[in-house]
Order: sequence, then C-alpha cells, then structure tokens
Amino acid sequence: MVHDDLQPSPPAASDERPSDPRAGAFQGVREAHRNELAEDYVELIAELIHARGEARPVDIAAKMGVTPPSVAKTLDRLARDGLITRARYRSVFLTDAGRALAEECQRRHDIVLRFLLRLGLDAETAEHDAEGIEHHVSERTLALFAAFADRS
Amino acid sequence: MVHDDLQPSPPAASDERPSDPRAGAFQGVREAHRNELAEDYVELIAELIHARGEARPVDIAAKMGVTPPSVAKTLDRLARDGLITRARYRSVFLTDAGRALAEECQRRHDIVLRFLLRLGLDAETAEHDAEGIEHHVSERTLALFAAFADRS
DNA sequence: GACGATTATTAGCCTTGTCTAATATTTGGC
DNA sequence: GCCAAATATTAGACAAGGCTAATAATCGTC
Repeated sequence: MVHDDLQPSPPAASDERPSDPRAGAFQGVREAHRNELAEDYVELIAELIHARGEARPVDIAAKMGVTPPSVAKTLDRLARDGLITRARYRSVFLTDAGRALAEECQRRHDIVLRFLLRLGLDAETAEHDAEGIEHHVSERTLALFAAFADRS
Repeated sequence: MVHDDLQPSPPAASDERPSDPRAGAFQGVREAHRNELAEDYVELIAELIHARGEARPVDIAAKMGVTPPSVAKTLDRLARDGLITRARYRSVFLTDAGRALAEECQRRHDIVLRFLLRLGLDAETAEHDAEGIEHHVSERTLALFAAFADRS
C-alpha cells in the first residue's frame, strides 16, 4: 500500500485511493470511460430496433465505425453484464436493464445536443461534440443545460 | 496538435470505414480518448513544475489517483511520444511539444471551467465535469463557451 | 433444395492502462 | 559514511478494445 490517507472525496465512486481532491475527478473520468462504450452500444441498439425492428451486428459495426469482430466481442461483454440478450447468428435484444440504460442515455444525449444547438453550434459539430460530452456531465450540469436549452 | 477541427465536415485524413455519418463521431471520440491520458499528464506535470519546481512520479501518482508503476508506464509512453524527457530516478521535464500541449490543455480547461461556473454550477461539480468535458469540445464549441463565460 | 453472397463467429495478435510484488536507487537522519 | 525510509523501477498478470484472417451459419435466388 502506498497511500493510507485521509479524506475520501465526496462525490466519487466506490474506490479508495484519495489523498488528493483532484484524484477523485480523474478517477471519475476513468470510471465514466468504462461505461461509455456500453452506453453507446445500448443507445445505438435501441435506435436500430426502433428504426428497423432489429439490431444486427453488421449494422452496429457500420454505425459505430468498427469491424464485426469488435462488435461481437463487445456484445459478449454486454450480454455478460446483463444489458442484452443474444443467440448465435441472431440479432440483439435489450434486457430491461439495457432498455433503461438506453433511455437514460438518449435523454442525456438529447439534452446535450439541444443545449449545444441553442448555444449556436452548427448541427454537425453539435452532434459530434454531444457524443463526446454526454458521458461526462453530472445531473446538475444536465439540469442547467436543459434549462438553458428550453428557456424562451 | 489534437483538436484542430474548425472544419466539421467529412471524417478527415486517411481512414477508410465511413459508410455512416455517425461513425465519424464515434471514431472521433475514440481518437480523443487515446490522447486524453497524455493531455491530463502533461497538464498535471506543468502544474507540479509550476507549483513545486519539479514533477516527481510519486506526486503525479497521488494527483492522478493511480499507483506509481502505472505512472512509470505512462511516462514511458509520453517520453516515447516526445512530450517529456526523463532520467531514471529523476523527476520529469516537459519537452517543447509537451509544454505546448500543456498550455493548450490549460487553456481549454480554463474556458470550460469558467463556462460551467458562469452557467451557475457549484465549484466542485464544475471542476469534476470540466475534467471530463475538456477533451471532447471542438474549437467551435470552445469559442462559444468562451463567449458565454466572458459576456457581460 | 442447392449454391453463392452475406453475415456472424472464432482464433489469435496488438496496444493501453490498471494492478501487486519484488527489486533498485536515492535521500535523509544520525 | 551508513542505514533505514522513501521513492522509482521492473516484472508479470489481467481486462478491454481494436484489428485481420479464417471458418461457420444463414439467406436469397434460382
């Protein structure tokens, strides 16, 4: 053990290696990263199911910009984590947990996107930045974004 | 440098796997992630040098919330990429490239942070969210953030 | 129903980034 | 100057996420 200090940072997750307040922020970002891919996948799967009635790996691969084997590996992890169900050579379905996560993500994405557009950004840049930002905004920030986007 | 996207248009440069416009956004996010750790490190190293006169691995580890061996491995990569110089058992120095990147990151961080504060966020949440957001805002968005933060 | 094209999966490799445990070096107190 | 403590590094494991190449299954068309 290297650090056995004081002061767990208030907002953070479950891990203990504080010793510096900023460390909490960095750990939070790393934590967010671990969930990011899963969130993007379930969000995309929900969209595909809505738009086409099913989510096939080949379409996920095209939309995500990765190869089918990468999709397969990630889908295995999502299934292991209880977010999707799948059968070999069949398309993908969301579990209740997956669907809830997808809706949550869509909500956040929508707020961030509307906020950026309201700020005056062009549609393409807004979409691009929203994709990166949406996983890193707290509920508090999201509330402020929503208020700004909806103000008259 | 890393973020130079004044052009929103087509997924730049040399990659071949378009087929969907959204794919570009996801690839951009993955690209950003590859640089994120390097950016956080050089920014932190610059801060440590400014505050204490030198950047020691043990302090970097404490601030980043990781163990010293993780720091060592990352520092090797930063040295390989020409952002820092180091000698065994000595503290770390930024190259010109590293210093330039650090300044760029500090500028972005500062703008995002001031923007969030101006929006009405508390200091702690603002710092936390800025840490996550700063790597994912385009120059265009940053310009809008700066304008909002500085408006009278 | 068979066959070629499409799609999905498997196998295997690479890189990052995290960790612990063990070792090496430097530093500071005496 | 010596020795213990602090610090740095190395070694080695593991998980994630990306890829290519090869194989397997399904689908569409005849």
